[in-house]
Amino acid sequence: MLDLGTIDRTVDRPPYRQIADILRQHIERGRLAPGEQLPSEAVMIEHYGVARMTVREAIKELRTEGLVVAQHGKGVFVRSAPPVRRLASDRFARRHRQEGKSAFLAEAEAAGHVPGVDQIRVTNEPASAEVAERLGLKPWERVIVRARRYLADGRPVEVATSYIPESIAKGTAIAEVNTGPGGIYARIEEAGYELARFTEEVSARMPTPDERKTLEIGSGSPVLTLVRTAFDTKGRAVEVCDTVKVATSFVLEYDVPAK
Amino acid sequence: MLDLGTIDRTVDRPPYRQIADILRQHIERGRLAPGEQLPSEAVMIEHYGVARMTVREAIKELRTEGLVVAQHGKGVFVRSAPPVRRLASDRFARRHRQEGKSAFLAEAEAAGHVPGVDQIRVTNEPASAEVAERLGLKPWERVIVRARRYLADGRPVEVATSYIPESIAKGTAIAEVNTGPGGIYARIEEAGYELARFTEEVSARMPTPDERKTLEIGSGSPVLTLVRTAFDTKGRAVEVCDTVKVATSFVLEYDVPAK
DNA sequence: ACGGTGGACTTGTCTAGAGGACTAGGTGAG
DNA sequence: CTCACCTAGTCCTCTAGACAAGTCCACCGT
Repeated sequence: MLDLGTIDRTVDRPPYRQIADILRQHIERGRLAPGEQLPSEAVMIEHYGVARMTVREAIKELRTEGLVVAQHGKGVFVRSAPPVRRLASDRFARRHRQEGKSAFLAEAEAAGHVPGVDQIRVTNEPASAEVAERLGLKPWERVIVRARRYLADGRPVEVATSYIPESIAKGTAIAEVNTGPGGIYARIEEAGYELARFTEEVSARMPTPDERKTLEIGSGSPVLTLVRTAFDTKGRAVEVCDTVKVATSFVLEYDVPAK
Repeated sequence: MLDLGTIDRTVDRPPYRQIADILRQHIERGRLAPGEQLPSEAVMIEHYGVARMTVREAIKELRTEGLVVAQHGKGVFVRSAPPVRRLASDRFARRHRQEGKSAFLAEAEAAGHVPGVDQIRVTNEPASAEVAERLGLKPWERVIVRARRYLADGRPVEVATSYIPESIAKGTAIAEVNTGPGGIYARIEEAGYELARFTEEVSARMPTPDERKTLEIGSGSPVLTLVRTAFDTKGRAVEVCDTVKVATSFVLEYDVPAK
C-alpha cells in the first residue's frame, strides 16, 4: 500500500503543493510505476482531510508537469514515458540511404508501406508565406506537401511535414505516396539538385489541441519542433521539413570540424 | 477597450474554455500586446457572470500554455516572448575558437568577464551517478563542475553545467573561474585530449521550480535540455555539459556527410 | 519634505457542496 | 447468448463564499 504521508498546515508551503510533492516523489522514486493508478480524489480527500479542489490542484500540478494523465471516468495514471529513439526518423532514413538499407526495409518500401509510419498525406498546394520565404519562392508558386506520422511501438511519436517546390518535384515520384527507394532525397538528387547542407531550427512549446490529438499526448507535455531546411550545392533551398515531436530524448551526433 | 465577448452556455464547450479561447485570440491577434495586463478576475467575473474559480480556470489554461504570467498582487500579463538567439552559447564559443575570436571578446575574456554570462560557479565534487556513467568514471572519482548562466539582452536564457573529470582538469585552469583563451576545450586539448566527436541528447520538459527561478520564466513555458558529451580521438568521454534553455528557437547547422 | 499607515485592488489558497459525464461491471429481459 | 439498463466509482465543471498575502497609492502626521 502506498504511503500517502501527511501534510503540515503550520508550514509555509500550501497543502496542495505538499500533496503534489508527495505524489511526485513517489513517481520519481518508482514507488508509483508508469501506468499505475494514483489514489482517487475521494481517497486523498479523506486521507489528507482537505477539500476537493485542494486535491485537484495538486493533481493539476502534476498534470502540467506531464507526470500523470487523467482519464475521465477511470482515474489518474502515471504517464508511461515513450521509448527513447536514437534519431529523428528522417535522419534515420537518410542514414539508411548512406549506409546501405536492410533488405527488409527495402522490401517494405517497395511494397509501399514502411513500418512505423502511418497517415501519409500528399497534396499539392500554394506555398504558405513562411514556406515560400524559406524556400525562396514567389507567393503564387506551388509546393508538394508530404505529411506523415511516425510510430514507435504502436504509439505516435512524431509528425513531419515536408514542403518541396513543385518545380523540383515535377516529373518525379515526390508527389506519389510511395517515393521509391531512397525516399524524396534520392528523387531530389535525381532531379539534379545535389544536397549539401542542412539547417535546423529547434524549439519547444506546448502543443496545439490538434497536435495533442494526433500525437496522443496529454496537454501538459511539451513538444519539440524542428524546422529543417535542405540546401543543394548551389545554395538553393530544396526542401523544408517541419517536424513536431513528442518531447522525449533523442540524440544528435556530429564531428568536430577539421581545423 | 478590449472586447471580452460573451460565453454561450448552450454549447458543448465549457465556459472556462470559452473564456480562455477569447483571451487567447486577443493575445494571438495582438489586441493584447506582450506585457499588457489582462482584465482582472473581478472584471471578468462581472462581465461573464461566472464564479471566481471559472475565471481562474481560464487563466490557468493560458498560464500552462505559457501565454500569460500572473503576478501576485499586481495582475496577469501577456508574456513577452524572449528574444530569438541564433545558437546555443557553447556552440557559439566553439565557433569562435574555430573561426578566430573578435578582439573585443578576447579582451573581455582576458579581463575575466564575458559579456552575457553571469553567475559562474566552479566546484569540485564527487561525480553523481549519471555523470559518472556518462564520463566512464568510478563513483568515487571527482569532477570539476562549472555552472554558468547566459543572458541575452539582460534576460537569462540558458543555464549550462559542465562536468570534467578531475583527472583531466588537474594542473589546468579548468577549475579556475577564468579558464583563459579558448575556454575549457582549449585547456582539455592542451592536457592531451584531442576532441573528435560530440553527442547531444535533446529533449524538452517543464522546468523545475528552481529552473523557473534561475531562468525567470513562468511555469507554463517548457525548457529545452541538451546533454552534450565530448569525446576525444581515443573515444574517451572528456566532458559532459548539461544545458537547460528557455525553449525558444535556435539553429543547428550541419553538412551532408561525404558519400 | 519625509515617512508610515491604511485602504483598495490584485492574485493565491481553501472550504463545502452540487450536478454532469464517462467507464466498467453486473443484472435481467429477450 | 446478446443487448439494454442500472449502478458504483471516477474525474469534470461550476457555484458562492472566506481569508491571506502582495502591490500600489493617497493621505496624514511629523
